[in-house]
Amino acid sequence: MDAYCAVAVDLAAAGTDRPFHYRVPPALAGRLDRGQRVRVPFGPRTVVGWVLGAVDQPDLPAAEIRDVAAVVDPEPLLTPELLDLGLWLADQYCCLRAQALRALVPADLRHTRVRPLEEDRLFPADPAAEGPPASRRAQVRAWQALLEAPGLTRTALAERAGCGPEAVRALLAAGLAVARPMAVRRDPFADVAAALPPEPAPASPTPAQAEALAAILPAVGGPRPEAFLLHGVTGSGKTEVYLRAIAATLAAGRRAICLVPEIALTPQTAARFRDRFGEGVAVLHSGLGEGERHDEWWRIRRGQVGVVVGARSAVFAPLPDLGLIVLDEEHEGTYKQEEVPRYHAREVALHRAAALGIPVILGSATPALESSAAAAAGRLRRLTLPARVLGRSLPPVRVVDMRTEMEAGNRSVLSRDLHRALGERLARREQALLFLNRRGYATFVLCRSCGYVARCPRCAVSLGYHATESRLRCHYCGYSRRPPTVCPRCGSHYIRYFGSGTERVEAAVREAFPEARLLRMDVDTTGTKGAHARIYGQFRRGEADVLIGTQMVAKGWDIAGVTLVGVVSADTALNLPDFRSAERTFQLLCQVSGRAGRGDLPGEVLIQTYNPDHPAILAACRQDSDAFAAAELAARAAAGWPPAQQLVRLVVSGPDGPGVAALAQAVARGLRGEPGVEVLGPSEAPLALLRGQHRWHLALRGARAEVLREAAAHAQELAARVKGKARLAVDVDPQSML
DNA sequence: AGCACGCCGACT
DNA sequence: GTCGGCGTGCTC
Repeated sequence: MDAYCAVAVDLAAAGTDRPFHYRVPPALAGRLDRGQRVRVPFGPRTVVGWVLGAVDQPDLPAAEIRDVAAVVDPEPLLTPELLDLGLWLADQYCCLRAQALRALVPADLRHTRVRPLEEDRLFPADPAAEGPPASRRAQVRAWQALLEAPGLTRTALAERAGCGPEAVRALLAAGLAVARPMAVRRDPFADVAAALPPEPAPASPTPAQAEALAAILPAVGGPRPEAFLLHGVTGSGKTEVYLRAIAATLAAGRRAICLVPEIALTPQTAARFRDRFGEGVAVLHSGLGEGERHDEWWRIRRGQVGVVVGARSAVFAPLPDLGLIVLDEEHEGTYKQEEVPRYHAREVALHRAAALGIPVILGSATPALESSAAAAAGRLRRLTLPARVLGRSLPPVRVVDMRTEMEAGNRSVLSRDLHRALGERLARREQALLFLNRRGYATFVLCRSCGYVARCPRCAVSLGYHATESRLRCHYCGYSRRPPTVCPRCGSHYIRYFGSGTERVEAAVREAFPEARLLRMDVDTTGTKGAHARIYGQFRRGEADVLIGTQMVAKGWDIAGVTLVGVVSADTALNLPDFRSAERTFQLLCQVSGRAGRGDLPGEVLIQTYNPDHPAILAACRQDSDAFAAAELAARAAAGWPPAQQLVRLVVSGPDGPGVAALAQAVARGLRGEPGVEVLGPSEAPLALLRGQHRWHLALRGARAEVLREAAAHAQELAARVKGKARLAVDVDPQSML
């Protein structure tokens, strides 16, 4: 009796998105596990595939079944647990199995073998040898160091011996020392950790932290795992709760994942984990080089680390004996992957934990409405940290009505109140943080004579002006050009710059306070590797008085010297055509407000806006996320938006506008009338042109996600039958409607 | 995804 | 008369 197995071929095509059966040749008998990669004959060629499992009875006559050709990885990349997670992903997010499985393994681990980094380690050629002549003092010290600590690198040996590199070279030249190349682990932390000040020793938990831990710790390794929502105001010490829960997980002989929104933006979080757990921490994020990622991934896969800290994709970390998943800042939009597979790391974490029977902790000062609703429904157990540590209070938040500034004739981006508050900080040598979620100098360039606006030729957006490089730039595709001096349409010279970005705020502060030391942090100033940590370090060490930045300054920062936070404009995020704009604005304002007054000095927050009565802004002033959640949940339910209803978004895009519109309309027609599915649209997407692709979208709305997913799958089949260059993308649980 | 097989225009 | 365009069909 032959043995057979089912294989998912690693081809991203709809036609091959089903299991294929193969015979397991005797040479491979017993060597194939679920999740293992194999090479299989497929038509005229050989392809890679994933073993899905054993099959008793193939679905074709035995004569038509071909043999598995070979095993690709002697050490399987995926465990059966992760294989199942990948299959769930494909199902949940309406993508091909090959696409989902690829997402579980970094690309560079799938293809070329990365050769391990090798470094020469020095050893004494003969420990009993006499050593160098006593007159060569430096060489003698190097020889002593070599005997005491064999196996160091050239530089480490020179450092230990207190000699220069030439003494070490002399030992090698004399044949006293030998160099042997040895594999080393690339340490992605080496540079970051050095740039940061040491973290304070862990304090004993506050009563609120202790209460939260009393609920969490029994679930760690216990028989009744739970999903927790840790709702703690900014500065209330959520990280300390995570660290202790992880320590308990390790003590129980299991391992943990801690997800952070974007690790490059929160170097201090990762550093804190390193301080607490040392070498047992692996870090995964997009900034890793190919070799670094390779080494970290295999350390994790082999169980050589206890804790993985990483961004979104770290939710797939192949840790054996996983015992806990933590999601910090669980409301963050960065947890949604915007390419296929379009998964949400929070949902993946909840599913993976449930499948493994382990606890999850979702932490936030401003929980996502989905999480608030889940807590209200009892699917998450809510734990609260209502106050800041060390008895520090939340800073008072005040709204500045920019309409009255206008009336008073103040046309600056700084209101009189913010100007005064900045002046006070400078006089007292305290620090200020100015936040604006727009980069560049101006957001659009307009001819005041004929109304011409400089637009991106490939995207339906206006071009922003960047003064530092003196160019117009598209913030979606990167297109750039020289700014016009004469209107290209009417020839007039009335070219003016409107809308303020961080560069203009920087210029305004410089003009108002020429003596102030300024730093700016946005995509434009953090392009080079390590720039983010450098600017953060400079500001934290007090080498600047004012830091002006975009969202990247809003999250997680803990700088004791900051006593003023100014939100230059709360309106930019508020007026986006997206049902989450109020929630986003509230969360952003709370997060950035939380940066003030974290040290011994009290803080103050000023929010400039043209909508001083908007509920999101009023709630942010009171930092009252429960009240905001209650009001916004009621509004969402009334309007039929998530989390009251489920949503699947379909985006049709392509180079030809009419073809795109036609396919969108055909899909909508095909789905209309399906029970349990309300079809919204189709209509042009708010970003109707992006990178030269015309875009239309429609939304499927209903009470049951699986019904919507079925309709979306139907739409995919329908779109595949329509020939043309237009493509359909399915986004289950979309986080943005642009 | 590839790579076959399969029927219509401009070249030796 | 042939070389070659890429349309659609199949892969255990």
